[in-house]
Amino acid sequence: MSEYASVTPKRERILDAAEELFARRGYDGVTLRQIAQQAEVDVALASYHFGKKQDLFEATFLRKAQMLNDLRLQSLTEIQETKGDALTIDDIVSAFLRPIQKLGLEDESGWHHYFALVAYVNSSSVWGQMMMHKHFDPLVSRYIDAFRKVFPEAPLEKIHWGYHYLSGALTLTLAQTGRIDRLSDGLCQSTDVQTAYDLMIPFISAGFRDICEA
Amino acid sequence: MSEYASVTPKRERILDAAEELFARRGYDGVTLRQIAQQAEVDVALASYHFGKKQDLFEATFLRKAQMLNDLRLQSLTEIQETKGDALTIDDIVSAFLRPIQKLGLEDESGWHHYFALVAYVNSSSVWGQMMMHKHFDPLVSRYIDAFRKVFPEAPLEKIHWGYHYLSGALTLTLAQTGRIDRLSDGLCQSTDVQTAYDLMIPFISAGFRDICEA
DNA sequence: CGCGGACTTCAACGTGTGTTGAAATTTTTC
DNA sequence: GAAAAATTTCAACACACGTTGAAGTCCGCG
Repeated sequence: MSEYASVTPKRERILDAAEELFARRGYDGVTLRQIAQQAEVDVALASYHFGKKQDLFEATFLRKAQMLNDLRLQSLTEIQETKGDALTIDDIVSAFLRPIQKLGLEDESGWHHYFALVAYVNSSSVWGQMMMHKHFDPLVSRYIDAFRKVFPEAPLEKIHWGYHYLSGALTLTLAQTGRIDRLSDGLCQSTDVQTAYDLMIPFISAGFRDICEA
Repeated sequence: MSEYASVTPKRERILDAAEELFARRGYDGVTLRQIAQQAEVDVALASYHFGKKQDLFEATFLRKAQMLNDLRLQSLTEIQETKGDALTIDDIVSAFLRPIQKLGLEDESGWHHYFALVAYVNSSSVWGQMMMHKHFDPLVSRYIDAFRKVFPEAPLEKIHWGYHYLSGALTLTLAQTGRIDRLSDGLCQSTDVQTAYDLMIPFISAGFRDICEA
């Protein structure tokens, strides 16, 4: 930790701290002083680098958004090129989720908190409207198009609702609230990324098939 | 509005205001003064009736929790008695969602905000753990049991994850963030409760069948 | 009417907030 | 190595927060 503190630039350390705290307690549940303390940095430095608190929040959200989008886009085009016209709904859902699963598995500290932040933003009326629309919807539209190709007969409305359910299931998974742990009395774990996504892919795909076919 | 203010007891008015504001902006995003202002009441009155801010939040959450639980339980036992051993997964999911759909349809102002509050609590790491477990999990366990009867061969783990996806899809729907409106360019609407649940039932049921059957 | 208890207001408290401008320090540039 | 620029600290600001205790008001019961 002292190693980390001395090596990582302070600007980055602020973003790391902000990411974790905003994800856990939400925008209003965190003070700049708490962020500064966790980053081992003076309070005023956050304002120097990022301006207002809102701007810090947006910067935190944006830092990894593009990277995630790129991975997901790459994941989609890859499977599209490989499978061509034989593309199935499972392929698309899988492409959508795999990057998150992979990042969530390989590196506990790096992306874990960011995913919870995305979950927070996505289910917030305040931030969700603006930030998700601006920074994620372009990519999501690509996936919507892919869905349409798999179900050319289905009304677009149904595809959108299907994605909505997928988004909801994913969001709650990303949030890792620990509720499934309690409810299942320890049988299932929020942190069990592998199982969460392995089951989610067939579950959601079957849902799509059911409402979009015939 | 002036009618409302003069007729409804102030204690209830505080809860109404708290429900709406907490649902929209979260616990930390709302001040007691904002709640008091919306309720057309003095700030100190909230403390007089409910004590600390946390207690007001909990009181707001609890006010309608029992009624919702009762409706959902009734909905389940009703279908169980009607259908007996012929019970299907669609029946259970339907029983779980119908009360919410019905309440959401018939009265815009009464339950609408409360559902968003439940969504907030459910996706919050801070409140979700404690309050959902304490006040909703007993009922949910009844539904889990019902799911098990429909899929006696399925490992319990899969049923729990299935419910988790259902819970996620439902939560995002309850939150009514307006994202689907933007993403679909107005084709779908967050407030379209009818469609949201009519499609959700077959979607989720198909998901369950896929991962829980053989 | 008048007493007692519940309800409501008022004013104020200590505390912590985001933000800022100037000073101090480090890093870069020539 | 001095000058300039970027970074970091320090101290403080004005303001809003949750909460409280005392004063005031309402209302039913005798």
